[in-house]
Amino acid sequence: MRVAMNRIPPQKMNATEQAYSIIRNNILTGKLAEGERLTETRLSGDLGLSRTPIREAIGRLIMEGFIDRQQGYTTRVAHFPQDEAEQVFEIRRLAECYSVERAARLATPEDIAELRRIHAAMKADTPPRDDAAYQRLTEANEAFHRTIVNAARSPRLTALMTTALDVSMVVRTYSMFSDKDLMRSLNHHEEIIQAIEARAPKWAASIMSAHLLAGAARVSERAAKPDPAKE
Amino acid sequence: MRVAMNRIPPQKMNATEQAYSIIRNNILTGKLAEGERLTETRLSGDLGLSRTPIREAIGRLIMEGFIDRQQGYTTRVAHFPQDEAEQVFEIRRLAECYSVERAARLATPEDIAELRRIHAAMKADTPPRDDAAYQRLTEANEAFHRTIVNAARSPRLTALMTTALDVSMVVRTYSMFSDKDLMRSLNHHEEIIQAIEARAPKWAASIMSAHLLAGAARVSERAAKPDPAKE
DNA sequence: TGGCGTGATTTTGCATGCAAAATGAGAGTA
DNA sequence: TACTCTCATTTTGCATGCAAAATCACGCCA
Repeated sequence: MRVAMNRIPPQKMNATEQAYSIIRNNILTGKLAEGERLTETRLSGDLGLSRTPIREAIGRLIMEGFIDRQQGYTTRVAHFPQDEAEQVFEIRRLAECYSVERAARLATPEDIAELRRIHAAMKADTPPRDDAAYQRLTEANEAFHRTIVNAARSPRLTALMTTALDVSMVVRTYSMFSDKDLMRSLNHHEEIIQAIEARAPKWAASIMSAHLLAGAARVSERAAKPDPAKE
Repeated sequence: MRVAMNRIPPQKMNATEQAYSIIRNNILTGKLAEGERLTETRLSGDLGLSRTPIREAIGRLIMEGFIDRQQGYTTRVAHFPQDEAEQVFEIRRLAECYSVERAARLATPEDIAELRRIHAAMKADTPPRDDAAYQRLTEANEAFHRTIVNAARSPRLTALMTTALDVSMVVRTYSMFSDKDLMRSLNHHEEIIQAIEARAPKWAASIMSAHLLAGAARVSERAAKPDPAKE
């Protein structure tokens, strides 16, 4: 990393969380290149923090597989397979379907009301008129999915989804979708809520699966650059 | 936690990993009770370490959802739903099936040889003659599954399975299985290897699923005891 | 009794210091 | 040149210190 690492300090967080989120982001965006060696001292200099929070952040990222510790004192940005994003997406899809199945059984009226509230907000912004609307839509979408995961009442699942299977690893924004895509997505959300209200786990899971696969199809379509080979 | 926490120091690890693994274990076994408040100072006293490694361990356990940070300076052992184990098991099953699908496509001859080697060792110990054999069997079984996950060539998946979905959260030992169970399990392993050799992802996934569900059925059968109140 | 300030104490967050281990550069030898 | 051995430097692991924030105990007042 010769060029300065992106170190926008995300709102008010303590130093450890900042370090974690900045380093993670810089790995995800490639600003910290695969295989690049990391030292606590350099990172602490770059981020303007002491080594302690950097150490904690690195330790977590090692656990999550973003950073590798070689034999001794050598620490490097992990090397990712090309299909990393698809893999994460696929595992996430399995986990989300499982979540919504549980949510269909366990959601409280409050959970459902919350989903309806978020859904209404998204509806009001679809189709989005400006960048702010895209931004709101992206955030509301994340909130929608997060609410479902929470409704599954599984702390483990929640932890999984917010770290190892974080959306930021797959898609970051709604801005790549057409209005038609967004309408379909909205309808999916509507139907997911209905399935949860109907206490129909399989229905909910099926729609959720379709919902995610539809999004993925769109993403990989857009990403269709030269890239031959592959199934 | 009034009684002394179990602090068997697991082989040669650095202080942070020791702290992580000891605290995690004591949570899993209930020696650190749900909802119990944790302070760095007390833990560091109990484990004979300074606060630094304790802090790092706690940070990781919070990320994984074993420990909760309440609003301010209050940190507690997370509260687990009764069906926690089943949930973890179910998510793990999904992830393992996905792993073996990928493994069936991506496994190298070396991976397969390794699986055969482990399988042969397990065969030699089935049925197990003594406790040592049970111990070896348990470890070989973990190695078998770990080898498959590695063969899936997905660092993210590997990280997931070794932390959030760690087997220790579901079943810890083979000693609850009958000889007949163990034979069936061994046959599953054999067939999984065959499916991988045949490059048949779906076959591999199906057997894997059966393999895990068979084990789970046995576990929940045995677990069907009165279970009075809790401490 | 019950609720609410208020100050002492505890607890965390982070920086820093130091020792042990690992890395890397350079000299010496075949 | 290629290899290895040695030693200076770097790097990590951990303990400790200190300030800011939160918790807790206690007394006051209604």
